[in-house]
Amino acid sequence: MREEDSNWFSRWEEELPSPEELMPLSQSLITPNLALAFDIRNPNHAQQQQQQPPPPPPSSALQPPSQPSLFEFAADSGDLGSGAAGDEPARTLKRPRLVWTPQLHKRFVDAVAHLGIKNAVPKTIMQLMSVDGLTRENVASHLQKYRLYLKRMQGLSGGSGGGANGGSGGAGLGASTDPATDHLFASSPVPPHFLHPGRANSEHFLPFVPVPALQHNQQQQQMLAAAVGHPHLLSQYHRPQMGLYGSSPDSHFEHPFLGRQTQQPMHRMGGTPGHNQAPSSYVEDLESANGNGGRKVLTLFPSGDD
DNA sequence: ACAAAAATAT
DNA sequence: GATATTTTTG
Repeated sequence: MREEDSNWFSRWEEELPSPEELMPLSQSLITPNLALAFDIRNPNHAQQQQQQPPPPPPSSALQPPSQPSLFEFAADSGDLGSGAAGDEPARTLKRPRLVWTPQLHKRFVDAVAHLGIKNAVPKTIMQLMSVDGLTRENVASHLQKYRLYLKRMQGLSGGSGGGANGGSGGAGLGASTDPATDHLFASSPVPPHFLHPGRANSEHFLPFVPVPALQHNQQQQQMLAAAVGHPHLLSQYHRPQMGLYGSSPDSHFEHPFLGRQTQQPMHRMGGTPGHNQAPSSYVEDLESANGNGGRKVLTLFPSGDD
């Protein structure tokens, strides 16, 4: 507590992802239509099946992602490439592997922090994050690892000050954090409360405004997702540190996400009134991004007047 | 081939 | 919902 607690929040607040920071998150939200349209299937990725004999490559090669013509049909065309996906119906798509980018994890931590350990259950976290395509399973799995990470940190800290990480510096402490093991986790600031369950006034902090669940138009995310095929558009958001979907320079993109437009009404948060509800930061980022008049974000889709 | 991360199963 | 196990990915 002391000054540190007051201090850490100030710093932590600054670390909140800016609109630009959150934008790359959309890379995880590739609309399946787009992915399917291009028949995005990395031969190296064997889905989740045990063993599937590699289908013979079609005679026609896939179009280079650099071609702007890609999101034309991805915009609203319900049907997908009939020629490419002849044996693979779009409806029976399997769920692609979720990649937890630092930004996404940041949101995760942020959500957990705001909820408090008590309410920080997968379901609630998922709802609070309001990330489409994100399922409870994803959060649960990540939460599992995150808890392990917290536990591990407690052991190394030994009850010292809450200097878990330097925040922007990430794993600034060579003694405590091992970048090789906790890459993702080190990237996001860990609220002190997480490591001190029996300390201070139990719960939470977050002076954030309690905003009800407001979800933006999923269309925004879809059009952002379409930008994947457009490096020149994404370049302004691209960070050298994040290798989100780009495994190989030659590989186009293997980051298809399920087009799951889920609306979370958030009924679940009635359990602990007076605490904290939903941070307005999240919804803000996305909306401010595309609603921003000064900076032209990804208005790729001809949504009318764009 | 190993390790880490995520998904899936219990 | 939490934990363990399996599978995939880096």
